[in-house]
Amino acid sequence: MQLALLAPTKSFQYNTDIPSRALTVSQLEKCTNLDGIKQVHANMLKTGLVLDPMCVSRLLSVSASPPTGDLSYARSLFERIASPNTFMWNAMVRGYSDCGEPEGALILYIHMLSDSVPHNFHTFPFLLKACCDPSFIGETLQIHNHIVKFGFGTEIFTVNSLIHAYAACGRVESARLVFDRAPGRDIVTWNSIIDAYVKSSELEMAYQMFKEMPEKNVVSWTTMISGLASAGSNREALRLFHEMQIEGIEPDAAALGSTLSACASLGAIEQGRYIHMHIERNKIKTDSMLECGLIDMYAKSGDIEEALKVFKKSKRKCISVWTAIISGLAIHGQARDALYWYSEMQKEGLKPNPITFTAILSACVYAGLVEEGRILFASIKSVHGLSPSMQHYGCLADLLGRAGLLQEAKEVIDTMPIKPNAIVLGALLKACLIHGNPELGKVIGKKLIEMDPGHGGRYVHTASVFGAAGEWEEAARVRGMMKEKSIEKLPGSSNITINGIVHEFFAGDNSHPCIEEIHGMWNRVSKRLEEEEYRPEVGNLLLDLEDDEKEIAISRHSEKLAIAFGLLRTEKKVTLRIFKNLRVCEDCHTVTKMISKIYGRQIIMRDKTRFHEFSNGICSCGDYW
DNA sequence: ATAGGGTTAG
Repeated sequence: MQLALLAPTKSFQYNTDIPSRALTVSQLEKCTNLDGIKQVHANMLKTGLVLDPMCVSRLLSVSASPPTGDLSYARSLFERIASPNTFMWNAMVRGYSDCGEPEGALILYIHMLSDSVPHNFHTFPFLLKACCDPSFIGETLQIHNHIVKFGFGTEIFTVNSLIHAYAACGRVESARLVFDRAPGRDIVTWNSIIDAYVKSSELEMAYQMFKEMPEKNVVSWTTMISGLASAGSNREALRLFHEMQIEGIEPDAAALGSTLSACASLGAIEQGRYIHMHIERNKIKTDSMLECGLIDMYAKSGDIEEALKVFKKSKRKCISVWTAIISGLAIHGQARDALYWYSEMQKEGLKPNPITFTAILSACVYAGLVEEGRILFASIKSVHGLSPSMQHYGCLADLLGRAGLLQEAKEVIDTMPIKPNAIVLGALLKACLIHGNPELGKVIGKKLIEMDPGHGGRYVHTASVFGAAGEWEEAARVRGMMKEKSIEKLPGSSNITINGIVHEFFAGDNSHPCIEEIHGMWNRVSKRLEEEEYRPEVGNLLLDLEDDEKEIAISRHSEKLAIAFGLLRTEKKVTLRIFKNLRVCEDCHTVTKMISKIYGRQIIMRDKTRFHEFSNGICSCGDYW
């Protein structure tokens, strides 16, 4: 049945129906699901309002908007309208854009053109939203042409959307050109160009524009904060969050979420707790993104119990919230709990996504659950019908490599359908070192240096592999290559926060103002360790040094300096929290276990990949890392 | 109507 919606019959009287019309519109706006929409639609059929363009427009717009609506329902409605007006076309274009069907939006636009439907101010913003991917650069350029041709080149919403679309297509220069030529700029124009620079990793330009803009709102600040956090400038991000509050801008969920991610990277639990308090005090509505941020922050800051509290309190947990707690449990070595929640998640009817697989696989990697890991890897395809990604193959190879199954790990890498990247090979190289397979290690090491010639760690590990094989000349040659190209190894560093002040130590670093006191403390610790039959494990240390020099070098590892400082400056029984940027070495691990027993201290150490919780002489990792 | 946030193998 075709409804002649734009030609109301004479019996339909607008004037007397205005109240019911307003009621219908407000009912539509209150709909929370498709059933609600269908009920209002049914009423419209009864009252005749289904012939009213205004009501139909609203009906269409609500039906086409996720998450309440349903695009196919909207589509069937739309197809029954004899000649839809611009608003209705726009609503459909927006629906396709918002539902992640950009092609649908573009096809609709082409039909709109061939039907000679006039554009209005809303058309291009909706349409450009569909072009936010580098693969749509061609369409974006053509739409830009249309914008000029149809006279929307000076319309600010359209211009802003165009800047955003160019940025999302990876064309920051084009975005800038549109920005420079814009006849007027509002706060959105500025925020869009800042985001364009952030997304193309030009943080300095982004910051320059941020400083230049005449007025900033919470979006401007959040764009900058999240940009800094994703570039690894986490301290700067926190500084900006602080500045924003001084400026009197109230942070909303997005601002808090971005800041939490900076806290998580730093392990800045005090600031993280402050944000959590701020959320509760100001009754900021937590969405799943914010919950994810809180869980991640607590987990990465060493407080997995608090992360679990947030997780359990979360209502209607989406897949990301489950994934966040699984990956949190993984880095704490609590693989059994991770597996438990992974199965609970599926009982609730949620399907794991590729990130969930990475999280649950890494839980198996850190705990050495080889069989469970193999089964989970196989399930990606057999149960979930998805193809494993580089991350998943990497996890599998790492799982096998760490467990000493080096040949199997190599087979995974040799036969995987994706070309392995440096991260995957790096994990295997490390496994060769730990499990003493210099033959395989040498091959992998050489390959890695070719792939990643600017990465100091690749040379260091490769030289170590040669050293472990007794090929000292080759080891020296690799180190020579590194020197020749003046490639620096990332220096090991550890930090500890005492009374809110972060103290950072580097290996062999003497710059701390209390360094003599720290060395004195370490000498006393060493004596106690020797009484317990400790001997430094210098065997793995492949420096060109005599054994006693090696002992001094190893005793100056950054985590040891941080622990000595922590013992000096905190009360007995206070837990020491150390953050290290690299994987902890064998000797430091042994020593920390002993210190936890001798001094009766709990020591929590976050290394590059996971947590070690030392207490009474044992570590939560079970000496497997 | 247009702009900002989270979970990912080392």
